Amino acid sequence: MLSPHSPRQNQLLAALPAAAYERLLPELQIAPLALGWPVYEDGDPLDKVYFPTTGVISLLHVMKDGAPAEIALVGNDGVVGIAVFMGGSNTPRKAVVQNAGHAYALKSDVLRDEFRLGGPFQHLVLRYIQALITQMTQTAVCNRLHSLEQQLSRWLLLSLDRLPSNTLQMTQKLIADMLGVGPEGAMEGLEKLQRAGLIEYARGRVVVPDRQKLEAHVCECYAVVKTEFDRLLPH
Amino acid sequence: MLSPHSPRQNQLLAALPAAAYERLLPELQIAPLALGWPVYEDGDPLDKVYFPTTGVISLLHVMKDGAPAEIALVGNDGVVGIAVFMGGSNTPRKAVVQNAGHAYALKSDVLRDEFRLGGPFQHLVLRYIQALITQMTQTAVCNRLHSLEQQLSRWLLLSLDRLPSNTLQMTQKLIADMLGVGPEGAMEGLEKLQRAGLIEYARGRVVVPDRQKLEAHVCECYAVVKTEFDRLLPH
DNA sequence: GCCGCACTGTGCGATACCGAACAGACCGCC
DNA sequence: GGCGGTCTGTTCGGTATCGCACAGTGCGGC
Repeated sequence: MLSPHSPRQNQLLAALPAAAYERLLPELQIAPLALGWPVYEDGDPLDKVYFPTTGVISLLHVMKDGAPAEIALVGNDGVVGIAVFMGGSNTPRKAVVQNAGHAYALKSDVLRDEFRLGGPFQHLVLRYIQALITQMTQTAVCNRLHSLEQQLSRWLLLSLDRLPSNTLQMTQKLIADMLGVGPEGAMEGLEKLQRAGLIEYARGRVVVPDRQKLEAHVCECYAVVKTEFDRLLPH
Repeated sequence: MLSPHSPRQNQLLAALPAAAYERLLPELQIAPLALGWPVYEDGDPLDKVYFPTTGVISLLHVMKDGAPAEIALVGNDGVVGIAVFMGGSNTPRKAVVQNAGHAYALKSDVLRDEFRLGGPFQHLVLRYIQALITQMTQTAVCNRLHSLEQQLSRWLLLSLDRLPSNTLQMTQKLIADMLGVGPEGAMEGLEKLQRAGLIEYARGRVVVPDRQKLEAHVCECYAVVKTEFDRLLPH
């Protein structure tokens, strides 16, 4: 498919006033996001940042023993590589493509310069970071207080929000890694949702026939995150 | 005790170059942090931010049913109210004094103006926020992957890092709330650490006789957070 | 001094979750 | 077409944690 990609498909870039956008446009390079591609590994230098237009990138932490757990999801609502703005030149975390698509890449120093202008771009990015912080903290709280089934529901909805269809192409192992459990744990959660008629799952494919039913079933953490994104970020 | 308080006891303020410090100094007002004082409630307008010099403030999230869980700890290493920099004028989270002490309060708009200058203060605060993000994400990961006992150990060490003594004055209920468990859960964790000879607990008092022994027992999450703070923030 | 109340410590049954082991399905390579 | 490896789905027992119920303790108000 020869899709008409545009940087404006990314909400942060879309919200930029013309002047700033014109400055960045020549530097933006489209980059394919292949499923499973590790955008950043632990400790990598951050030479580029990525503004997804389609597809989803997961921010996660990998323990020394190899056990992973997801921290946040980034889609066309945000940008991957925020540490660039913050003064760290590398990332202590990992970012991996969780759902294939495309992104616009930008050299870190170009972006850092734009950020330091202190204009609307900085303003926008800071608001995004605050929304991202909410997502992270809510992940922490949800991990602590809620059942696996609820966390899975939240995660499915957050993923769906960043994708055009109601079908998620994802293996059992991917889900397990994101939730920070074994394959059996993921399976158990999927089964429960399946039995409740909220999803249809088969071999690496999750279909959510009725979003609203799933939203009614999820814990409040999902709404907290969504509300905060809506509040802080323009559409 | 008539202690000689100085804003420089806060590491962020201490790291400011003279020019910026002189600008802020006349605006800083000392504020006592009484144990349990809710610095911010959910949704409060952020009219002031607080730079602790002594004492510890907990950032936490309270669910609709009242169940709380801690997200991060702030001591003299940081500042409470970062949403001010980010563009949100209120906070979706709660902040409460977890260990009594003092802080310097500053009007939000003064701080926002200083931040917008884009100088060393902005630079410093952004690095702090990145460190804080690490603490939050590590809380998320630890909540997901590690045992209550390990989380308690991590939390005790993070608290100790922000206090001068090796004794923590804290009730069972406070610990339970921070960890997001019931009183029995907190008790169980304390007992285990006690049996292992790592702490001495009695009626609202936790003594850590040998930090190193506790550090050897804690999960890697503690070191990740500490390393990141050391890397990003000057001493 | 008396009493109420919030905090502290204990016990136990129910359950969600973990961990390892195993069988079947799909895919690529030869 | 045969073969091996990876991914998928299932089973089962052990265990950490939860949820609830109850007794002891200290501190306040009256």
